[in-house]
Amino acid sequence: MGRTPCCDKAAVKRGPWSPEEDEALRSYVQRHGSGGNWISMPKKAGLKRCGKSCRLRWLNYLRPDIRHGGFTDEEDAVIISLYSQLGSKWSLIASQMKGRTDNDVKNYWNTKLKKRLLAAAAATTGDLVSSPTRPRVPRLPAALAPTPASTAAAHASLFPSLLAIPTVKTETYTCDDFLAPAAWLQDDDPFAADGSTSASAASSASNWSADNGGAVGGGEGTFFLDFGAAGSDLGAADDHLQLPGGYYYPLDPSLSLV
DNA sequence: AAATTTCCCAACCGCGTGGGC
DNA sequence: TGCCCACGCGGTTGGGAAATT
Repeated sequence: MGRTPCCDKAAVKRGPWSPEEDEALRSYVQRHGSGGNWISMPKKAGLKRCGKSCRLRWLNYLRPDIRHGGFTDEEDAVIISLYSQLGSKWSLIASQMKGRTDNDVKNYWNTKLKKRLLAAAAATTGDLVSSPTRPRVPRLPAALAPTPASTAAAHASLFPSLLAIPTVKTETYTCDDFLAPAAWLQDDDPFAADGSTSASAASSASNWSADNGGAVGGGEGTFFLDFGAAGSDLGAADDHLQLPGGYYYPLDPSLSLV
């Protein structure tokens, strides 16, 4: 039996998109949107493509706000942190990163970040991991470790010393000064090794706070973002913020969670 | 310089879900 | 209430580029 195909595979073109197809799709979507129906859209746009393929091409490549490659350390930290909490919820993770797609984040994780972390895990024999190019990766005391969701737990088993990161509040919110919890738990600035981001990190570190009077929240190693304080004293801190649960590093202030 | 291997990313595939009827 | 359909997502694959031998 199996699933009914979404389109006639013999009648649609597959494989890489040509510039002409890109232009046809782009101009159609910009003029009409997807029309709420990707399945019928290719025909209207004069494309011999499956609707799913059109949707993917638009979302992952043609959308005007897409950024490709060039992941920053801050973005690395966000991905690692969110992955530790959410598992492979790539769309959710990507939604927290301006201009990134789930496919991009997924590919980046699978081809680079995961290997980097595995290498770090293999190299570690103690609490901290050292890497010439990456920040040392922390290990949270067992008592403070979060209780991960099933998927995250499964993945966390891969990186037992790497993914014990405080829980990120994942409910919907918006904030112009979104700061991502990198939560590298260690003695000193985790980014200092490559000198990449500690300065910017410090700039708005005070946006973060523990939700439980400074204790690691909820008794389960949970941190919450205190957006009530967002923007209050950006730039006031002269170093990264150290909290009982770890360190928090800011992202590009233009990033926002929606 | 050529052959081979590895890496990376765009695209595909199929399943789960939710809305409409 | 159940079925159908389209959307969205996560996993996987194929092919080109880059690196290595």
